[in-house]
Amino acid sequence: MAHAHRLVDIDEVLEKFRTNGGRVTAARREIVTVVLGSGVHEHLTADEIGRRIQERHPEIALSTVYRSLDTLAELGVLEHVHMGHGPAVYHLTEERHVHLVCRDCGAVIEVDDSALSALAADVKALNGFTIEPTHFAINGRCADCH
Amino acid sequence: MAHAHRLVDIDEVLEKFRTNGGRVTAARREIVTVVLGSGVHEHLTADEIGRRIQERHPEIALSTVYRSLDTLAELGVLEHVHMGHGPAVYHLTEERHVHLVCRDCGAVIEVDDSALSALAADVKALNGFTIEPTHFAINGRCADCH
DNA sequence: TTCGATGCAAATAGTTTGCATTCTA
DNA sequence: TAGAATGCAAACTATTTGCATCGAA
Repeated sequence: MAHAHRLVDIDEVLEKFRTNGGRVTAARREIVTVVLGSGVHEHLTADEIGRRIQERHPEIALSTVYRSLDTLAELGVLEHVHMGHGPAVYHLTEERHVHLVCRDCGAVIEVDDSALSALAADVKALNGFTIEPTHFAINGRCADCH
Repeated sequence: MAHAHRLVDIDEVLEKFRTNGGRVTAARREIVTVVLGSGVHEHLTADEIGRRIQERHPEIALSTVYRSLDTLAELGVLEHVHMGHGPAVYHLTEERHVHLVCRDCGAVIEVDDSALSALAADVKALNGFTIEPTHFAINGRCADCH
């Protein structure tokens, strides 16, 4: 088995383009293939996705990659996360986590949303603010960097 | 009284430049004056600091502002925070908080570090990770944007 | 045959850097 | 007067946009 079982099917995603008034193009097929074909925790940047595609299809422009990723986000298929300075990374919506990023070595620890539920409740009660800690990573220092 | 009581004194900061092998220049005097003279919760960007300085001293370059802010960070006087997309904002080290930023209206709520101490302890115990939630803001939605 | 998507190049925002020149200590 | 700091312009990174062209439905 080349890849683990995927909850999201390529053809299903391509069909979403069509049912939303869009079109299925060669570029979009490639982009979806790369994104769904990447490891679950790979955290690819737009640039990395572009480079993988360009290995086989050098004519596909990075701006097309950005535009398709935006559209896929609108369709609810994926989202991006800011891991710190530097480029955003993309992941499937269903693989949403909170990211702890070590400021020294850059290591990323993924924790479940629910780990922050007590904090979320506190903040909500005190400030009326609903935290969404998945869009920006939480910085700090990992066990190895102490 | 034009300004609230300041815990940090301009001359004291300028002296820090000297005691660290550096020099006190006209540009640095201006930059420190603007930063310490700004409201406690103003969250100025480098660009805004630059514009305030240039009202009186148009010859002072933005790159000098960035370099001086970097040096002031090394001296422990200030730090920058990423509030979301867009430019970083600068604040005195002693005015460090966690920032909750509303993804819809951009409102910023400042909460004390200690509000996250229970979460910090949990994350530490589970992952060996020490969170430093002051360098990147925590995103979400404020009470008004629900 | 329409009009959504693409490729390319240029624009943008925020920040950093190279280098000759200036000025503090 | 040594060398730290500056001003200016150019480079840089990540991303977006304008526009003529292409191609899916």
